[in-house]
This record gives sequence, structure tokens and C-alpha cells, in this order.
Amino acid sequence: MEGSAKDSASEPLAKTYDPRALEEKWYRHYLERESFEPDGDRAKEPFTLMMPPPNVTGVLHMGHLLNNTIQDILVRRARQEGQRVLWIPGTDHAGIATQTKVEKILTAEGSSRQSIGRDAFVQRASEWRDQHRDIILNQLRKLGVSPSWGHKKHTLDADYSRSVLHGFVELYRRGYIYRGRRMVHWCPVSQTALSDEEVLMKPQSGFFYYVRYRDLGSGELLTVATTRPETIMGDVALAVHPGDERYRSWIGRKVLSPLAGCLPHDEPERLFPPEIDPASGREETGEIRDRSSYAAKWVLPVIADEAVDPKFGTGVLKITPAHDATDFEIVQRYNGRNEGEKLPFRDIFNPDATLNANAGKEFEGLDRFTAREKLVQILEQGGSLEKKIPHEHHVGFSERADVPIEPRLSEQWFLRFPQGTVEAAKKVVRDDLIRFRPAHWKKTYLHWLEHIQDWCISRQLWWGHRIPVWYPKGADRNDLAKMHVSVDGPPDPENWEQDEDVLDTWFSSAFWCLGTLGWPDKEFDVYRDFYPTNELVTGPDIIFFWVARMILMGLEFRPKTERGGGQDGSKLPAEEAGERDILQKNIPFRNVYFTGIIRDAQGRKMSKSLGNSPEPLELIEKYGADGLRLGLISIAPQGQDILFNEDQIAQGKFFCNKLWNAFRLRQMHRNGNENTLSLEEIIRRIDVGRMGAAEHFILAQFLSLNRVTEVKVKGHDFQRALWEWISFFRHSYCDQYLELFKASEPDENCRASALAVQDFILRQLLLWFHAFIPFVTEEIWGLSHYGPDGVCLMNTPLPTAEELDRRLLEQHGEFLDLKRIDEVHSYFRYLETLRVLKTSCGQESMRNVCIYYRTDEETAAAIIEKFRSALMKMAGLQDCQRVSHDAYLSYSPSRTTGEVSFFLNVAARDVEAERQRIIDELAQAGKLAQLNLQKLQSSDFRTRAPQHIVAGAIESLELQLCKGMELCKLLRAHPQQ
RNA sequence: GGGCGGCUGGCUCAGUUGGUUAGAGCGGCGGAUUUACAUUCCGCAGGUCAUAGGUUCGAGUCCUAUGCCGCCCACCA
Repeated sequence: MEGSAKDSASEPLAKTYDPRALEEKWYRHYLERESFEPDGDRAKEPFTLMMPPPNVTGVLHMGHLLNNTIQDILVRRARQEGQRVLWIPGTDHAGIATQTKVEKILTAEGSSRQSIGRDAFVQRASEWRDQHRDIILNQLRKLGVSPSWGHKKHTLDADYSRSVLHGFVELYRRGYIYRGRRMVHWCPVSQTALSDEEVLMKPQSGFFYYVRYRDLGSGELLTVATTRPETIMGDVALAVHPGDERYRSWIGRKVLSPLAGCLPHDEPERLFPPEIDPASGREETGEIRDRSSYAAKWVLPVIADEAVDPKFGTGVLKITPAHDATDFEIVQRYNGRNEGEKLPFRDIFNPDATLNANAGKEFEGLDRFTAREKLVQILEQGGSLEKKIPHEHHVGFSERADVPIEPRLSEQWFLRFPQGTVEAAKKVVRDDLIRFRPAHWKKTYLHWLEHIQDWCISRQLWWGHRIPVWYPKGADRNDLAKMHVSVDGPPDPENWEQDEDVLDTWFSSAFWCLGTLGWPDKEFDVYRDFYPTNELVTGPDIIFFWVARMILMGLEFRPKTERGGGQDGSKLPAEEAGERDILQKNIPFRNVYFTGIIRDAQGRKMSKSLGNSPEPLELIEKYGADGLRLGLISIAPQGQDILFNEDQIAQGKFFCNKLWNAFRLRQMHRNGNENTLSLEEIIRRIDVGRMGAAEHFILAQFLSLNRVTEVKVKGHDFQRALWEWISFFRHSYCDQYLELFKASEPDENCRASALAVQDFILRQLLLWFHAFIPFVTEEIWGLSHYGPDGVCLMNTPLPTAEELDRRLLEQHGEFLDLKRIDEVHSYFRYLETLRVLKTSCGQESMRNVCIYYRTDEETAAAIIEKFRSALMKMAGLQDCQRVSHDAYLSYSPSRTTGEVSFFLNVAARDVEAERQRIIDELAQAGKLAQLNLQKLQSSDFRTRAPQHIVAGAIESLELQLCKGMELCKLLRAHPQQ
């Protein structure tokens, strides 16, 4: 196999890091070995993750990249920690979206779904789906994701469909699913009902039309304010608040619609004569109502209802019960109260939101907005329009079709979640049995459950799971006793007709954690130890659509599994709703990680229409999957929106390159007897007695970081841990340690020990970074022989910090020398001071400068002498000499750390500037000293602050005073001439 | 109308239970060098931590109010 060892000698790393070839090579390698399938070893703890199934109609976007990168990191890390990982990928059939796509194709062919019929349409849609279902998943492979491809699911797969239908049948049997004629949100474009969640409220500027209705008897006028005058033909009453003094006398009276008599084809003689006697109005009304449909249409009673807000508009509401949810309820209440007269529910719209025959000849066939204009014109001409004023209000839009929805009265299927399950769903999240990250989404989730509404789950579409309900042919469908509800249908299908509707796609997604594992069939046994799942990674925008509903379904069905403990199919008894341990076993997942939305540099949402989204595959091409993954994660704070910046992605690639080169350097220092580089071998090769100070320094830092970041990773704080490792590697390891290593000239034995320390760190770095950048680490791993031949990095466990500490201790005992580590810290401090000194005098490029230093502290002098050669190389010096403790070089540029002062052996170009700089620095030291002094002067501070803070203040004061003294001496060496 | 999140150098963000002089990356400016790596390294400039109060020996951090930006929920026709 390429990339793994053929012999024991190391293969050199190529001069340049080229992600393309090696990423492709390794992905193929993993697939061939089925490395992503769950390990068969049942002793290992299972780890399950369900990929949120992308829509088959979708294209890969930035959100997918981020989301799947996070998931991949989680599962790769779980594998490295010795867990048996099952990550199920899949796709969603996307009911409305797919149906719309296929219908468009049919339209282009001059055909339609109606003309080809249901079976042929479903066939066409299936074909289209088959062509597109794996596109996104295949694109995701380029990102290097590692789901268990062998367990791929699609929501319309036969087995998954059975799970969905079983869920429906069971919920029906338990009495939570019912059919009813109710007001629903209707999308006139898709021509289907929608759930509340699929409606988006958008602000719209329109008009408030004040329309006059005339009392049938007295001729008095009553003004109604409405935003939808086109529904006047659907009016069946006017309503006022029962307590509204202004209109009390109107209740029970009859008014004439302002449209009456205004239409050209209307028959004026049927109208009531204007001179009608008010006293007899009541009887006349009744009479005319009875004998004329015309009157029935135009004569409206004024009724009273609490729902009317007296303060809004004129306080009078026109009632169109077929086109407004509030009006519908008002009429229902009214009809419930009234034994005699019942108000009708007059529907004046077609399914596509054009007006129908009920609206009259003038309007039939018109679009609702055209009708509005025409109607306003007619009202104006008829003198019934009092005024129109601009009005800003919110209108519900269909999420998919982006058109205003119509409230529509229709026969639909609804799901009402049982209160016990709803309470349990609240509890599991409130008490962190399911942990939300970031936690603030808990409130949003709980608020939704507090106000949970019945869910309209039927859709008037053909593409989806057809509702498993059959009616006897020709019988009354409302006869519930005769209905057949089952997964497999009636045994004599020829005598039945199936419900035409399909289920909401989100209803089918609600079973994703169950159905993908084979629930409720026997097959579930195979996977039962994978439920409940561990993690869910998704966007907060589908918290209601998907997350909440999966939790509800999981708790409702309580599948019996190894990890869970529910009674399969049993109800969740209300008294158990408080039982923490039972709930713990029945949740569908334990952690939910909500990702942020990726926005463009200006903070706008990425969208196709704006064209502001980079092409994901191009990014991979440009920066490599590893670079892209690392860049993406490094800019993605937990749960916050992310402003996309391509420069940051480039940084990801730069890091991979740096890593690559650090290993090239290591390989250049290889010697012959380093064939195996197992952890054991590496530890053995560290010769503690010959370890340099630099190795003490870097190893201590490494071990400490290892411990600290492990805690962060456990808390899912990957980004923070990642930053620390990146910074350690770049700054501490490469820039500080390796440069020092290269600059010093250790003897052979010390050198061997240093290389062993490097291997110890590098090996762990590869393991640690592997979950983030799998390919480049795998490639380097293979070339460096850190594991046995043929064993991938992917299959190598990540040693814990505790384990590394323990193994070092076992082999070598406590050996880190704090004093020597401190020396290295001092070295870097002196080096920095020297660099600043050179730069500030414009001597950066000079390598022939000589430095003098003076110090009163012999330890400081010893450190400088010890690191002299490295210091000279790194700072670019020709010489570095100590001068006697009281020698200050006049007019020489200088810098002091307080303990050591450095002088350049050239005269300062600008003595005054040098003097000024010293004084500025002195002022700064004085300011800080003063600050600490002030604190110490306060007895409150001395008594109330903790001792270490007080001690810190004293120490800081001392430091600044020492530095100040030294600066004063330097100042004296620059006398005014 | 209700709720949530944010406000820290030019930009993007860190800043854990309050504690020495508020950090980083990018960008800017100035440099280095036949170097494991220019996909590199060194240095510099730049911040009254949105505003006003309060608590405290001590506030970017806690409390109250206000402002602005963003998001979610909501049947006011």
C-alpha cells in the first residue's frame, strides 16, 4: 500500500506539501478497507451519530461543510478513544422541493403531473431522485468525512418508510392523530397545506381600507377597517366587542354589504328601497333572506365576540370565516351558541388563490391581488370607501414558494402530542439530560414546547410517504369505524381506496434516529446498542422542525435497546415523566451541538441569488480538504454566526504546510538506528541525563498543554483547544524551540535525546490533529513510522495526558528541571530585548555588531554565557561581552530588562531621542510602580485582598523600582552635552 | 408586543469562578534571509472594553437602566 512502510528506512517527505494527491490516495485507502464502518468488537463502547440528511434537491453549501467537519471531528475523535463508531449518512426526499422540480420538468415537456397521473409521476420523481440522491454525499467525500457508508439511508427507502408508517399507525392507535376540517396555512403555489413552522412572517406595507356597511333598517353607517377588501364577498357577518359601548345597539342588527348594488350585473330592483321603514326592517330582512339568495349573500348580521379588539381599527371586524383563522373561530363560537340561525363558511377562493364562482361573475378567475384592486375601485365608485391609509403589517409567506399563504378551511390530518411526552421533552432538555450547546437555545426550545400546537401532517402532494389510511370504496370517509389504518394496508385492496395525501417530510424526519437503525422491526436488534445516539450536530434554524420532534418521538416510542431501557412501544406513563433515569435511556441523543450560520464578509447570509457564497469544491481544490477544515473550525466559535473570510481558510493550509515542513526537518536529522518509533521506543530513547534545557522547556510546556486541552475537548470546546495547539506548535515548538535547537550545537548524545523528545511531541501532535486534518497527518504518520507498519494513524488510539505522564514517570521518574526551564525563559527574554535594541537603532541587518552587557546578577550572566552562541546566532551578533558591573557605556543605545542591560557598541545616532526613550520608559515604570504603591497604601486592600494578590503587588512594585534604578543609570550615561 | 444573542485596536474574535500592565489572528507599517517552511521569521503602531449609574479594597468580567445591531416567536383584522 502506498504511504505505508515497505522497509524500515524512512521515506523522505516531498519538498512541497501537495494536498491533492495525498487526500485522494488516503480516502481511497480508507474506503477500500471499510475503515469507516463500525468496529465489530462489542467490548468497545458504541458511539452513534446521525448525519442530518441533506435534501436530495440541495447543492453542497458552506453550511454543510462546517456541519460535517464538526461531525467528522467528533467521530474521528471517538474512534481514537477506542469507541465503536456508527455514523449514519443519508438523504431526505424533500417532498415539496422535489415535487416542484419534477413538475417544472414536466411543464417544460408540455406535460403536467395531472395529465400523466399519480403512478407515472411518482415513477418520474423516483428516477429524478435516483439521479440526484448521492450527489451531495459524494461531494462530501472530498471533504474527507468518515461516515459509515454501508449504512446509508434515504427517507423513502422501503425499510425506513415502514418505520415512518409504523409511527403514524401507532400514534393513530394511541389516539394522537386525528382528521379534521380546520383552518390551515395553504400555499397557493404548491397547493398544499403547510405546518405553522413552514410559514414565515414578513413585514408588508399595504393599506388599511375603511369600508362602510349600511344598516338595513335605519340606513346608519358602520365603518370597518380591513386590509383584505377582496374577501368582502366571503363576509358572513360583522363583529364587535360585547362590551364596546359605541356599538352595543348594533348587536343583532343587519347590515348591507357595501358591494350590494355596486356590481354591473347586480339587479338593483332586488335591493332594499332606501326609503324602507326602519320599524319594519327586521321582518323585511327575514323575508328577503328567505326568498332571495342575493339577500343571503349581501345581508350580514352584526354579532358580538370577545376576540374583537375595540381599540384596533374602528373596533368593528368583518367576518370571513373561510379566509381568516380568527373569523373562523368567531363563527364557530357563534354557531355553537345559536341554536337557530347558523352562519355559513363561504369559501370564495380556488386552491391557487384565484377567486371562484362564489365571488361572483365579476371576480371569478381573478388573482387575489388583482381582485383587491378592482374591488377597491368599485367601492370607491360606490362611495363605500371612507378612506385608505398606509398600513405596515405582517403577512405569512410560504417558506418554500415565497408567496403569501392563504388561511384555508380544509380536511387535514393532525398530530396532537400527548401532554406527558411533551412534559418529558421539556424535562430532558431543562435538566440537561440532553445537553444543548450553546445552552441558550434551551429557552427557545422550551418556549416552543410550552405553546406547542397541533401539527398538520398531511400534504396535498404525491411525492412522499402516502398516508396509510384506507376508506371503503364509495363509503362516507367520515365514518371512522370503517376506516382501515395499517402499515401494510387492507388484505383486500380492491375494495378500498387509500387516502390521497402524503405525510409532511418533517414527520418522516422525526423518526431519523429510530428508523435508520431499523426500528421497529427485528432488524433493530442488530443495531440496538447504538441507540440512544451520542451527538447531533445541526443548525438552530431547525430546532422545532427537527430537533424537538425527534426528541418527542424518541420519548413517545421508548425503543427497547441495550443502552436504553424502555419497553418497546409502550406509552410513557405520566407518573414516570419525572423519572430521570428512565428518561435518560429514552432520549434519541445526548448532546446537541448547534452550529452558527456562515455569512459573507459583510455579514449577509450566503445565498445563491446574492452570489456571495464560495463554491465549496473549489475551496477544497484550492486549499485542500485539510486546510479548509482547519480554517473553517478555527473561525467557527461555538454557536455564533461566522463571517467567512477566505484568508482564514488559507491560514488552514499554511498550517498544514508548516506541519509538513517540521517533519521534513525532523527527517533531515534522522540517523540510522531509529527504525521503529513506537511510543515505547521513543520514551526509552530519551536520555534524561543528557537532555538539554531547551528540551526540558518544550516538554514541560507540551505536557501541561496536553492536560489542559484535554479538559477543553471533553467540554466540546474544540476551537479553544485547537487554537492552543496551533499556537504551541507554531510559536513555542517551531519558532522558539526548533530555532534554539538549530542554533545550539549539542554533542551526539544530547542530540539523540533531543530528537527523541521531538519525536515524543510530534507523534502526539499527529494523533491530536488527526481528527481535524486527517489526510496530511496520516501521510506524515506513514512516512515517519510512528506506528507499526500497515497500521493507519486513523486506527491508532490517542494516548491520554494521564497515560503520557504515567509512561514517562515509569521510565524516567520525575526529571523535569524547573530551574533549567526558567533559564530558557530568560534566554528568550534576553533575545527579545536584543532584537528590539538592534531594530530600534536601525541595525537589524547588521551582523557585525558587538554587544556589551552588564548585570549585578551572576545567574543572569551565567545564562547569557551558557546560551551565548545561540543568542549571537539568533540576534545576529558578532560578539557579546560582559562589562564590569558599574560600567555604563556613554552615548550607547541600550535596553534593559531590569536585571540585565545591553549596549550596542556604536554611538547613538540621536542622543536626544535615546534620552527621550529612556525617560518614556522610566515614566512607564514609575506609573506602574505608583499604581501598585497606591494599592498598598490602602489598608482595605491589604486586609481584604487575598494574600497572593498583595504579595503580587509588592513584587511588581519591586520589579518596577529596580528597573527604574537601572534606567536612571542609563540616563546618566547619556548626559546633556 | 414578547424573548434571545451581540457591542473589546482598521477587520474578525479570545478574555473560564471579579485580581499584577486587556490578548490573538488578519490587515497596516518597518525589517530579516541562498532557509525545514516566503504557505517563513523578527519588530512596531493601534484599545477611555457601546453609554450612564451601582456593588466591591479592586469591574472588560457582577447588578440596574439606556442605546444601537442581529435573530427567533406572536392571529390584532
